[in-house]
Amino acid sequence: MPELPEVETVRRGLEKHVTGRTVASAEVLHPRAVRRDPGGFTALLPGHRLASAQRRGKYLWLTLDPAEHALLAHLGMSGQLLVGDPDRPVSSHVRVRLTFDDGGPDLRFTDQRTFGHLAVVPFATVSAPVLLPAPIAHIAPDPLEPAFDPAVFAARLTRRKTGVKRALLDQSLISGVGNIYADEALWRAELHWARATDTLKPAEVTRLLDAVREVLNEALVAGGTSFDSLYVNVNGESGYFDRSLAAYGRAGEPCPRCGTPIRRDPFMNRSAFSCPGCQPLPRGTRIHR
DNA sequence: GGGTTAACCTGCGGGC
DNA sequence: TGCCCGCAGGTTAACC
Repeated sequence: MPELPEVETVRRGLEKHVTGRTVASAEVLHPRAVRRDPGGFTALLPGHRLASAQRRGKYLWLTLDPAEHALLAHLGMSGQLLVGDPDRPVSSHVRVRLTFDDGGPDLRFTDQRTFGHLAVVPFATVSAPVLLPAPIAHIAPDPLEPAFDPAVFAARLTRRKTGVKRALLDQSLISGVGNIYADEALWRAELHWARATDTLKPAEVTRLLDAVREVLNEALVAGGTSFDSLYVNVNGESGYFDRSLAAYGRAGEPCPRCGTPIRRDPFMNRSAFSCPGCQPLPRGTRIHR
């Protein structure tokens, strides 16, 4: 699933293959793909040059020139942005197609499960220090961007009364982390997913944040190695990083650190993977699934 | 107002 | 063989 490293890989691909080009046409093949568009998706884009590709957390956007609007994208769980020969067949999962006035490769938003979306939106009026598209003004900085303040994160995290994994998945607290990298970071930091946020010691918060950054950076390096020139995303899944996963999806397999079998717990209608040996839950912890 | 849950959606794999 | 069900998961509206 696309989390920060996958989205950053896509952003870099767009920066290389799409920025500087002018949109000729925008075609919506499935209305759900633009369900969050305030209106005028197909009318606003043609004639605009795509000036830059930016990202915060799992959202990315192309700034339109003139710079009053952005083409905002979220890949959801299965979204891909593919650049290729405009004459190639249009597969059944293509939801939106953009062509360019240079007649070169087109851009296709492909999304099997339709959780992703595109929208042409204005920028938020107040969102210093970064100019953000209005619909994502509430999304917190991600841990790899300069605007991220570890002290602010630590204070907000420990003020909460919930479990630490729930907090990591809350994009208004810290963005870019999804189910896979949350489990991996917690494993590295040796913290149980249900650990109460208001009991975390400063050293544990630091350990957690270091682990989050480490796992995101490692995945980013892995994502950066395996996409070819005209294929913007890797594959919309996390396959390339599979071999590096210590806990996620490894129920029953020995923990790489202590050998205890990894355990799967139901959590928020999905799963949490952890090692009962080195990620123990303090006695009496209230479990927020 | 913070915390939590259900709904959205499709393909795949397991069980019968 | 084919059907049914559970599972995968990010965001947000709606609830408590």
